[in-house]
Amino acid sequence: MAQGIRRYERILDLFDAHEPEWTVQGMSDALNTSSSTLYRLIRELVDVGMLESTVESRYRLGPLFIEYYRRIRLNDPLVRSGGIFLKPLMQQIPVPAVVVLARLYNGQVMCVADERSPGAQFQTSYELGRPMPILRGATSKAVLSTMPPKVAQRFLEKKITATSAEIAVLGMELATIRRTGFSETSGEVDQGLVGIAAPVRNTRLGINASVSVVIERSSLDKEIRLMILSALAGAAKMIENFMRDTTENEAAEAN
Amino acid sequence: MAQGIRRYERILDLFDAHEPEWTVQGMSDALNTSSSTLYRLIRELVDVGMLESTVESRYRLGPLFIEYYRRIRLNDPLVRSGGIFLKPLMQQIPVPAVVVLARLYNGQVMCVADERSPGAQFQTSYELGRPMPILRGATSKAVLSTMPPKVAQRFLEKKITATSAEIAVLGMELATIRRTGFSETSGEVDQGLVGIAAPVRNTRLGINASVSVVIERSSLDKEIRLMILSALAGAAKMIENFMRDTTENEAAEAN
DNA sequence: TCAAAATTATCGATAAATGATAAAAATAGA
DNA sequence: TCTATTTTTATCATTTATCGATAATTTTGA
Repeated sequence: MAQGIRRYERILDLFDAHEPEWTVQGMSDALNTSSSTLYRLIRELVDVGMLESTVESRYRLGPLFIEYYRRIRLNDPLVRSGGIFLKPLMQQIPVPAVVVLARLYNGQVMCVADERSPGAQFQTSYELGRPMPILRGATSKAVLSTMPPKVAQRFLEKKITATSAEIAVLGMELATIRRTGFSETSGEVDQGLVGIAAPVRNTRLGINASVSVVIERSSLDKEIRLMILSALAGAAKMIENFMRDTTENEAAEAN
Repeated sequence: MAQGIRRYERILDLFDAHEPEWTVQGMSDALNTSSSTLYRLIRELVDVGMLESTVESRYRLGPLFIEYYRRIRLNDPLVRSGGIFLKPLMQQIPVPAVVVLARLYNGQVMCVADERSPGAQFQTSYELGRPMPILRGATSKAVLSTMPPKVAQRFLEKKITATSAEIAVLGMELATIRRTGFSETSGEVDQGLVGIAAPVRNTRLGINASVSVVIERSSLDKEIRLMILSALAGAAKMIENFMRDTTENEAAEAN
């Protein structure tokens, strides 16, 4: 049926936030695969640490993902720059804020690093590691704006199957983001919250990303907005420079 | 050569903290596998997000691991309890401290959640997601102490290939930990640092873990130690209760 | 623009995956 | 503790995928 790594991916995909535990019988039903085969695949996944068995013949995700998350944090240029520059950015915002570094992933936009100011009580949807729709929100739009217009259009048509009306409206919006250097939306993702985002890109690395600030709408006024825009522009620049520099150094080392 | 998921694991394993980028040629040399085959496997890994390609025909780990780390944080009973109980534990320690929740993983001990008090400047080896040796340090020994003596002995002989002298000494130490309920070591892992750990277990879930406090040796005195022991005992209890309760509830829901 | 390098496609021989069934092990209940 | 039930592993013939050499194509860098 499925082949290659898809056999394993199908299994792992079942274990999402809503269904964290599965029995072999349940997987067999969900995947239309004999439990004979599943037992073999599951054993392999358990052996490498991607799954682990628990009581009552249930399985859940295994600790390997924590180990590999560390490897990403230590090595990925975008995630590393988040660890360095997000906290200073957060500290420049004079109101309670969540700052987010997000990137294109699988036709969606996913936060790969974040920072929350101590006073920020509100919940935000762009949580670390959570894929989000690409058509809504300043964070996502700023990511889209990093693609060349034609590439973005083809991407939206093929991967997102957006309607031509949506694409036309969005195209104008993206042009504005490219011109002004930032994107701002209010209540598009979370009610009562405002997102302000700046594009982050590295064509050499093929990185399409954005850095953004999320605050409560009631905190926002003209002065605050100017401070946020200035801080964002600086952070985006720093992150781009950091990625360029570190990867150039690494490439040099590897030679 | 390799079969099943091992084909993919061999590739991913190359991307550790020290060698975050690989070329196909490099992988071909390291794994003794034709680049024809590797290109196919790599493409599959890229498609699911476990790898991604970057400039100059290099590959690095992909963002899937961030997505699955989130799933673990949301669902794994041990990691979740860390998110809840580690901060209060840290706040009970009157000196700069790092608190660590660690578990058995692949014959080693790995931190799966941690918390650092604002004043703690020192570096600790038990970083989130980093496998550590099982024979040294209070954190590891407390984990070992959660296994029944005979199981621990067989485990040490087979998986760790420890010498019989090591096992004998360790056996006494583990007996003491089981009796007193905690483990303390000084400088065994990081020079100048002291680790104090309490066992955490859940036989139903097959969880062997520990919760520990790491402080500078110079911070430690009798009074501080008593406070730490008391806080640790409470935290360990809370974590065990939480895991028992949440998994019982989930099992009930699933029926 | 062009040469070199990287990546993908092709394909026959080989090796592995599948799933039905049986055997074994683990678990829960009396 | 013993037993019945469920879960997990092992076996095996058939089907299917994988391997790697080679060729074709695409991308990259000068």
